[in-house]
Amino acid sequence: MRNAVTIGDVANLAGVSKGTVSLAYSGKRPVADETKKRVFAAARHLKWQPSVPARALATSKTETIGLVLMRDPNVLATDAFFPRFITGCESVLSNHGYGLALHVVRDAEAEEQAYRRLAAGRADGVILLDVRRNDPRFALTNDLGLATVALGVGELDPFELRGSSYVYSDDARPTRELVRLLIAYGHRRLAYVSGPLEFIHARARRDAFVDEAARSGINAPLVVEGDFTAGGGQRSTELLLRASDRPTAICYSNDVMAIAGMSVAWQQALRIPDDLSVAGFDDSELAGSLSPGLTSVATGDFERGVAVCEAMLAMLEGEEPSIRFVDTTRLTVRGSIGPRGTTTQGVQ
Amino acid sequence: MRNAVTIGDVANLAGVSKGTVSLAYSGKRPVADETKKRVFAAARHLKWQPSVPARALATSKTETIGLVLMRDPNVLATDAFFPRFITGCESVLSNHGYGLALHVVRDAEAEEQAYRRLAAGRADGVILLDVRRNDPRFALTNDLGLATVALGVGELDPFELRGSSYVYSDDARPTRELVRLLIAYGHRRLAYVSGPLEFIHARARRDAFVDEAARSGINAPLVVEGDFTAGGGQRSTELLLRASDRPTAICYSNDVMAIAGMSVAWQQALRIPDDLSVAGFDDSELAGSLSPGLTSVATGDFERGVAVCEAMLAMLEGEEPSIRFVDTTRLTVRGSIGPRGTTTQGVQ
DNA sequence: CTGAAAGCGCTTACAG
DNA sequence: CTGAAAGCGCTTACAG
Repeated sequence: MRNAVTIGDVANLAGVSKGTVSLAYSGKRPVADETKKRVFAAARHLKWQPSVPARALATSKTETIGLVLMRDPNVLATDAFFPRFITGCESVLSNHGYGLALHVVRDAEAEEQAYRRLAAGRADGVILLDVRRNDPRFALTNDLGLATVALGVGELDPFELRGSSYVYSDDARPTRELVRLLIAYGHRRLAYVSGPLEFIHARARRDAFVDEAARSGINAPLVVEGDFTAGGGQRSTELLLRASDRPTAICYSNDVMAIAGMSVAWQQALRIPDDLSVAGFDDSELAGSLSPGLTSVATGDFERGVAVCEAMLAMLEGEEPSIRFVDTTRLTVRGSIGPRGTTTQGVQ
Repeated sequence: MRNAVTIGDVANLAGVSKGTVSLAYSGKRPVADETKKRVFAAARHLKWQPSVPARALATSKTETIGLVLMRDPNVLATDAFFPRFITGCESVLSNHGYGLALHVVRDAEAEEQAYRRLAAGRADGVILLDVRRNDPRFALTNDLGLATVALGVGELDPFELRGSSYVYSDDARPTRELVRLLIAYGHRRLAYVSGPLEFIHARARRDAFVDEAARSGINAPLVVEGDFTAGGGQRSTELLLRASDRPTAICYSNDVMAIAGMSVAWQQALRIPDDLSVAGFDDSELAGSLSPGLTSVATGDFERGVAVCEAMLAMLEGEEPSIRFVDTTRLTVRGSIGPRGTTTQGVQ
């Protein structure tokens, strides 16, 4: 940071007061066109950029949004969500001159610390991901005076939000679609590898899967609680394929587990989808380019980032907190699922 | 942002001047132990946190590091590098009270804009990734007065750095190791799928591969320029497997391409590694949990993040720019490579 | 339509 | 060892 040229330099060169320079840009008071021109010309000539800290001090606005991630870095690394989501955020933030302050923390203590730092003049608002029931972060960020927007899956008791905005999508619909499709393909022995059930979205996906299967009148699916990691997907798949009445289709709560599962099937010389249908969730870039392609659910991460940041900017402009449903999840069917048993089954 | 309690409140409660509160914390001048205690007690009681913008304005230091990423969001999404690297950065930055300002941009114009914004009081320094030869960013960030640390692969002409620090690792060594191992396994027809050759690291990996093969006296490997995407890996693999003298081992410049390639092999009923050995680069979380595991090169992203931020903090404390080699790349051998042709070959 | 001045919350020479 | 005051670079009532 070294901002040699200040608003005073611009004012001098343009022959006006500092206040006029400020007003020429903000438009909060009329400034003569002629004066404006001189100001802008001077600013351009000097390559003046207003000092962010000085503005922040004067206005109590940092024009920065904070994002605190508490995740195992390795899980974070395999999750396509973040980069896409952040890109969506940026697409709206950068248009409004906002910045993004990122913190990756490992435990709850560091997480709270991060929010406190953000509140001390590093950010005007924060985005909350991976919302849980009775999430203590709502009370914290509210206390700290941070505008907050939470991203979640499914509806949430408005009381829990404590003045936060909430943007949510629906993971259940595409999951139900997938179940119906598999059943239409003749599958009767389904299995599901979920994410950690402490996550609301992991639970929502599993519940939708199990419920839709029940509705369709087939046997209850085998359900294993996974952990969103490749290792978990691998182990769960080995377990499921060892079952006496082996499933003919396995669905996973994310693509990473699904891909690890596919490799187990291949290694056991099972053909996909002939011997085993497989589906994931996330629609990672790999999904579309595997052979066969992995059926998955695109979650519209970019669009969700956009929606969250739009909600955020609205709050920062004084609007009331809002609750918005974004319809961004889409089942994308690819070659990894197909009719049951077109060829031999049970090659071990 | 809303920091109700200020240094003045603390000073009043402790019965001292604002200056003394400041000095009690910074230690830039001796403060009586007794006084210090009163100050700290008052601050704790009021939950005072110094205002970041106010400090920034007074000291011309933001205690924030900027990171600008220019990448296709989808490629970004499949790259395990960023989350790991950022976590490494955070592990040193958070210990020093520093924040990280992130910008994801789509083109060179937005990139320059992002650096200018960072220089206007949003950051003290910036990290440069994906360094290229004659990279214009060195001149830009230097002009803007931003401390700069670049992360790269292989040595770089110090002249290009223009006062930046440089942290680099060596992708060639593990690549050479891999070639030697494959040759020891009896492979003679090797293939390589590179990344886009405009990237220095993509070129370094390919060159090492080709050179080591030549040194070993085997036929020149088939080389295809890939693009780091799964789709590219898939297409390149289909191409290579169609060749008349099909390779018995294919190495890829990243794991995503390798995994897409593995799926092509499986679909063609080739066994890995019996019919085809495969290796990637990155050591993504999937690599270790595929069946068989994907041989890959761990790049030590976390450690590189640490090294970069240590170099950054050193510069910001007034040290001269430095050039540091970090020895973080490691070949991790797993089941995806093995002796040539233990079973039948050429099943089509 | 414009200027002079106060104020945002810190840090840091300057005096004592 | 401590205080009073200036200054960082903006914005914004207050006057005119």
